[in-house]
Amino acid sequence: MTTSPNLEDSRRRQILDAAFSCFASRGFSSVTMDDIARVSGLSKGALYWYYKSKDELILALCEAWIEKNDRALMKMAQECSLDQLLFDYPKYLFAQREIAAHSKFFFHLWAISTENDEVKTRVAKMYREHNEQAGAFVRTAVDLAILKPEVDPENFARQILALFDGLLIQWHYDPTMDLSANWSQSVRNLLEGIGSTKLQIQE
Amino acid sequence: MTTSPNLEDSRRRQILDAAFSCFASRGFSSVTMDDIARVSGLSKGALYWYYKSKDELILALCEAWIEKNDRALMKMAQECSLDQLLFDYPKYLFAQREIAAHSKFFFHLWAISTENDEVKTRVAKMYREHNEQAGAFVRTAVDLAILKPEVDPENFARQILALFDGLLIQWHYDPTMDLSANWSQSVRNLLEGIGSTKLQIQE
Amino acid sequence: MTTSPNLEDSRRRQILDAAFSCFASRGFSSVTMDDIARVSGLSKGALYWYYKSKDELILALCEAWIEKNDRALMKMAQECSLDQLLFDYPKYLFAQREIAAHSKFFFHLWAISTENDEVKTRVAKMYREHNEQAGAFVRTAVDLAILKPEVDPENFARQILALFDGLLIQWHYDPTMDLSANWSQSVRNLLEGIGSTKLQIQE
Amino acid sequence: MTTSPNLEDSRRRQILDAAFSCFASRGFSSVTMDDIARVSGLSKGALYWYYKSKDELILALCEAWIEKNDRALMKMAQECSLDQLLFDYPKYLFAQREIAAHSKFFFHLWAISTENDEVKTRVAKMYREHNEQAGAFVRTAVDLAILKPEVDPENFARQILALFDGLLIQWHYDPTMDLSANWSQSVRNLLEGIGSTKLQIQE
DNA sequence: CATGAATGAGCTTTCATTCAT
DNA sequence: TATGAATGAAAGCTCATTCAT
Repeated sequence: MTTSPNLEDSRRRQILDAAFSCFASRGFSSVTMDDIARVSGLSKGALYWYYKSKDELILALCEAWIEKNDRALMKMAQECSLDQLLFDYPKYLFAQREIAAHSKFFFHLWAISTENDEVKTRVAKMYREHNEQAGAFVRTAVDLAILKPEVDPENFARQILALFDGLLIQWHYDPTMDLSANWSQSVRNLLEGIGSTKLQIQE
Repeated sequence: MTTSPNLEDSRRRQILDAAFSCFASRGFSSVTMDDIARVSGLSKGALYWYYKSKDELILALCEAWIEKNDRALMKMAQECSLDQLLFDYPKYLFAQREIAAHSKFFFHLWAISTENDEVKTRVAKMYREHNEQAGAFVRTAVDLAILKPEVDPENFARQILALFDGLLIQWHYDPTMDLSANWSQSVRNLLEGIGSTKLQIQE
Repeated sequence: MTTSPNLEDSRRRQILDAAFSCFASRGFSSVTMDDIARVSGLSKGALYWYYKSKDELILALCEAWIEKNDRALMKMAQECSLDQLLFDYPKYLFAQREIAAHSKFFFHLWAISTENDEVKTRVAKMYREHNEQAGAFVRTAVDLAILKPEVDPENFARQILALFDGLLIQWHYDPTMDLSANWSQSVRNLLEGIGSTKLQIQE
Repeated sequence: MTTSPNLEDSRRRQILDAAFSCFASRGFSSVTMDDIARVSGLSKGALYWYYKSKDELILALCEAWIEKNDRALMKMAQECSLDQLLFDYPKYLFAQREIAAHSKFFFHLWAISTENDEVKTRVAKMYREHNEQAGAFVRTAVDLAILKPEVDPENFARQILALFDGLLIQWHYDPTMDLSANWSQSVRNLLEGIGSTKLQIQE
């Protein structure tokens, strides 16, 4: 006599939501299963009913979080122009008020990747896919002659994704900065170039 | 007749070295004082003779690590041309074989900053100073007409520092990439601009 | 359906019983939580499930012990004549074979009161109440002209309670003495006076 | 080449003074050898030069403290009249401002006697001697017909010593009480008797 | 399915004691 | 003699995990 499949789904979501809220603010190892149980409103036993261990819960949360972001990105890619995509990437990815939680979660994700191989593999896959996707966009833009023909798609994809992560870090340590404005300006710099004509560039 | 004043220094260095080696590879909360004792070749009691608590040890390590990097940066700033500074920043900062340890340590530093306010404050100070220093360089370069006059020094400083952190992350998840080459190309992109003349840039 | 509400009570009693048995014989700081766990038949974790810390357990034990004694005293006060109350106080308070444990526990209670303010406050309250209760008895006895009209109830209450504690100490260092007999004789001395008519008493 | 015997004595006194000051206020097990070293102005190594262990230091302190009190008592016995002895015992024993420290030290002495047999034996000896000495006084007073002939010297000695300890306890929990006044009144009660002529005393 | 009491390995920290200097 | 750095056993406490109900 199995329960309706929806209960299980909703329970799992309930747990993952609580887990995200806890882990994002205090890190994977500082948060206890008791914390998650309390926040989720379930008992510790229930957590172990749906997830065999803390590690499994962590992995499931990371996967769910990555997939949700991926879906957001895909939607964005279908709905937005290349311009919007380039200039408003962070704006679309996280609602403004969620940036704090998500940037912290990123930090914990990077940190735990040094210890937990399953998580590292999953996150590596995410970066690989993002790089590929961004690379494809760049190739299209080059083909359309929007970008210079000599642009290396793979390198540029990396640069733009690195910029995003790096600005999250900058923002974490100085929340007075305007993340979106900084992003847009950085993208503009990149497109137009900041070197004067006088500059002899190293080869 | 007390022990040579250098003994204390050398013991502290011995402990911090062991601590760095442990923390960098496994994170602040996963590493135990026993681990550090074992690696340092001292007893647990000795650790507590020099540092009152694990938190104090962590903070001391973060400070020492930041200061060491700062010294390396300062030396580089004095010895290198603007060109070298821009294009070879990562190469100078860490010896190639140390990148792995240092990038992991960065991850743990970001992560622990979400929980430990003293560390966060210290790291925030580091970023502030780096931003200011980079900003000053940019202003000089603008004055020398090496960079376009409309370049915003603060924004660009952020962009370049963000790029560095972001590429460390990229490299962590794909160690096959050539970090130095990627950095140089990214800097070149930024200086020359990647947009074709056809491109209408958003304002 | 939660566990029977009595389980918690019975577990707490189980722990407090073990704690009393340990603390009474070896003092608060010499006894470890492991000791109490072993004696109670529970695990250390279970102790911490019911009491948040060793200090909390100590305070709870002191309170429970005081309250139990108070109940015994109240029962005695209702059931006994003034005579019995006066002459057989120790006999009623502790069963003969329990004197050793209880007198030791008293010693540890006094000692810990010099370090632990919460315990000191609780014990001070106990003494205040005992003094008041004994004082009330004395006033009644004076009113009934059983005691001389010039007797100061508060002072006499203190004297009789001090006698009890003091004799416990005497007995601890010389268990061959007959505590009950000594108590009765002391009370008799006090009632009849031991000074000869020749004695000129200081004013 | 031994040091002057006076240095050793003065060092030992220095250590015991520091130890008393520490132990009296915080109890034997809460005080660390570091505490005593700090307060004495000596190093931990010096402590262990003069006393082989913490237990040995504790025992030496107890012995020294008891002997000092005994000398004070003996002096008092030689210099004072029976009256003064009876009525002003506490006043002579400790200077008023020292009562707090000494009463606390008593508490710790009783407490540690439950765990440390050497200390217990030493304190038991003290009580035995005090009882004997007080008993001798009482016998004299009976012979002089100052006290009633039926007074049992041993019992009365115990009663008076118990009163002293007991009142110290009372005072600890209510420092507003006037210890000396309470003592004198208690002695007066005991000499004159507090029972009215109506009272039929149990046999 | 769900609960929460119970477990116990493992953590940080303390401290009596030792010993090279 | 005296110092204080170093040791390591043992303490209080935490928390992932289990399991009877």
